[in-house]
Amino acid sequence: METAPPHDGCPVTRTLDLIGERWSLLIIRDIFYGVRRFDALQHHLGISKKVLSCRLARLLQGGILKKVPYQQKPERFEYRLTQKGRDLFPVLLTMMRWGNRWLAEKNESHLHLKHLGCGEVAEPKLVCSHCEKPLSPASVRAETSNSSG
Amino acid sequence: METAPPHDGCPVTRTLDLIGERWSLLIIRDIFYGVRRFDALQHHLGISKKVLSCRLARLLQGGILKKVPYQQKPERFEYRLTQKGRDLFPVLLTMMRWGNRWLAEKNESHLHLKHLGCGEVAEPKLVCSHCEKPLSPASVRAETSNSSG
DNA sequence: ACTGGTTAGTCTCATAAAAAAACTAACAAG
DNA sequence: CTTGTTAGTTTTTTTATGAGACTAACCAGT
Repeated sequence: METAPPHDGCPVTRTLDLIGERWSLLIIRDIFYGVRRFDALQHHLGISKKVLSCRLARLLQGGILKKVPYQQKPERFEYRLTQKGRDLFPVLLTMMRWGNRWLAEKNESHLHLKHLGCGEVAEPKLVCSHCEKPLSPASVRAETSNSSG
Repeated sequence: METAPPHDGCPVTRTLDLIGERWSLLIIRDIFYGVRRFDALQHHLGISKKVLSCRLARLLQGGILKKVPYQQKPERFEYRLTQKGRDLFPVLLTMMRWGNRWLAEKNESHLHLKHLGCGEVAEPKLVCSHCEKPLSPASVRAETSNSSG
């Protein structure tokens, strides 16, 4: 990768505009964990209620979360991931792998993922969906395609 | 994934503590693109100099970037990724894929990656490094291992 | 010697965002 | 009619960000 495509319109820029604020990805991670209610999120994350309510509103508006009622009188609901939100799983997984590889501290408990398919600890690996070979910075070139004008 | 491991010490939390601030990942992306100098970064990103200099200092201190001189008199250097930094490539790739899938706008140019290995547009896919099968939220369970006390 | 240009910042100040904590609201149990 | 639960909003204080002026080391031109 040697030429720099524009910053605006880059899918990474757009992604971070939506989920790049402080706490957003941690909220999404917690919902993957099954922490789905306002109070539970607030306590598990140690986030202020105001910021939590702002972030949830943004993620709802962005189509990443949806509200699902779990009781009436008073009406209460929990936050669930949409398909769009669930599709952020690879982002969290690659961050988790990176954190485990580069930021893990000795003498501390270690969070890892067990792959239920094969029973092993899953080391996520990125491959090309066409040829199934690993993707590295050197093996890939960024290209801009004009889909119309 | 149904139980919630602790927030502190989670590799995602640790990762975001280091690279989760506004601009950090965009700086790293730009350096992948080959934008390596202070001025070039500042102009390409449209970031304030103060914030850029704070972020670069943090990424240097975190071992993600290193300074490499490219001239003397006056001494000038550029910012390069260390191995630790280069290893963030999958994070950017999964974000790029997500942005392309969910945030791309019609009638706009589209940034994609060409895989030089097979010549196709690379759709990055996450697989288990053991069995090579795709990793989904349902096929994986978070587990905490105590590496000592 | 003086002016302007390049690169890489720092400093200052106005505005925006976040943390902490008090307050609201709808209901249920005792 | 008081306490508890859940889901917030409001207010105040602290911190971060953005815009822009300024510094500093050098070079090239006149």
